[in-house]
Amino acid sequence: MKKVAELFKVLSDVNRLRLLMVLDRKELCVCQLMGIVGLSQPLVSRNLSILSRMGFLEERKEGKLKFYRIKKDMTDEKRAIMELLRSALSDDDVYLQDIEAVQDCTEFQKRTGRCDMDAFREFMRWRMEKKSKRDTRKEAV
Amino acid sequence: MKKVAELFKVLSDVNRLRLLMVLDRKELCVCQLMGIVGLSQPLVSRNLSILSRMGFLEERKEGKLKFYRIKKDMTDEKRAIMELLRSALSDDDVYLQDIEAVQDCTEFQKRTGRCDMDAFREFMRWRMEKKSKRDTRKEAV
DNA sequence: TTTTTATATCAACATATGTTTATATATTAA
DNA sequence: TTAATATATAAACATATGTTGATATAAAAA
Repeated sequence: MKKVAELFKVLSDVNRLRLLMVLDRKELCVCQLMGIVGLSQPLVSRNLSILSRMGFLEERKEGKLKFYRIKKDMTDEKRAIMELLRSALSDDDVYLQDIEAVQDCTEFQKRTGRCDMDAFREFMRWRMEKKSKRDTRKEAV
Repeated sequence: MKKVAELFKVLSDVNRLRLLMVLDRKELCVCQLMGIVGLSQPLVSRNLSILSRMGFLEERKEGKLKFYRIKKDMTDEKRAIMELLRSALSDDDVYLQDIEAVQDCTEFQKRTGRCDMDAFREFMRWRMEKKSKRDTRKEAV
């Protein structure tokens, strides 16, 4: 019973839900995740380790970078929770924004070929620009 | 996203999970629940109101007694969670003990015809006796 | 009415949790 | 080797949460 309660406690934090759902789209490293969800490095790192410890994620190291992804062989219980989250959040504002950020991050990386802390800061600026461009286009209509 | 996190937060407490699963067996009033889960009246009351506010329970008043039961028309989301809980806890020690206590409570009530705070105290004593009898029988084997 | 009783709520306290800043670890490059 | 960098962890702080004991409310009985 206690284990089930702890499982739910891990899922009771918005930042962890965001990271989990973003990783549900694709494998990402810590600095990419920072750029996508816009949280501090220690906060991202801490919540990833909590999700990982609970058995939602698996980790992979590649040089200095550490990649996280959804665990392949999850418990049936956890798989059911993932399904639940996908359907409950499919039209959630925060979720949709985060998913768009994943797309942007992928494009940004293809374009620049960089994956480091400075790149993430530039990525944030790039996103802001893209957003303001879209907003002015909308205003023109 | 925040609402989903709050939903999980409600389920991240062992006492609330116990009350929810006990009520999944049958409708019960606050004093019966006190006897079954062995928690203080304010604690039972508070957690019932939290579960109720989140949309898991519905309430019914009968004189001085207040009965709680699983809500009939739950969200699909919550129905899925209930299914998850049933399967995750089906062989859980605390759950099985609680379910046995529900049975005992029903029998006790049939026998005594009482449902009040004193009855619950006697019920606790009755359960202890029953348990010690079973234990001595086991020792004899 | 007053008294009793079941439930709800409040105040106080202790513990747990999320967040930030600073620091440690580990890997690569110089 | 040292310097730089990505990630992890620790200390400190504020906030949130669970729990208890006391009290309020509401219904029934005397």
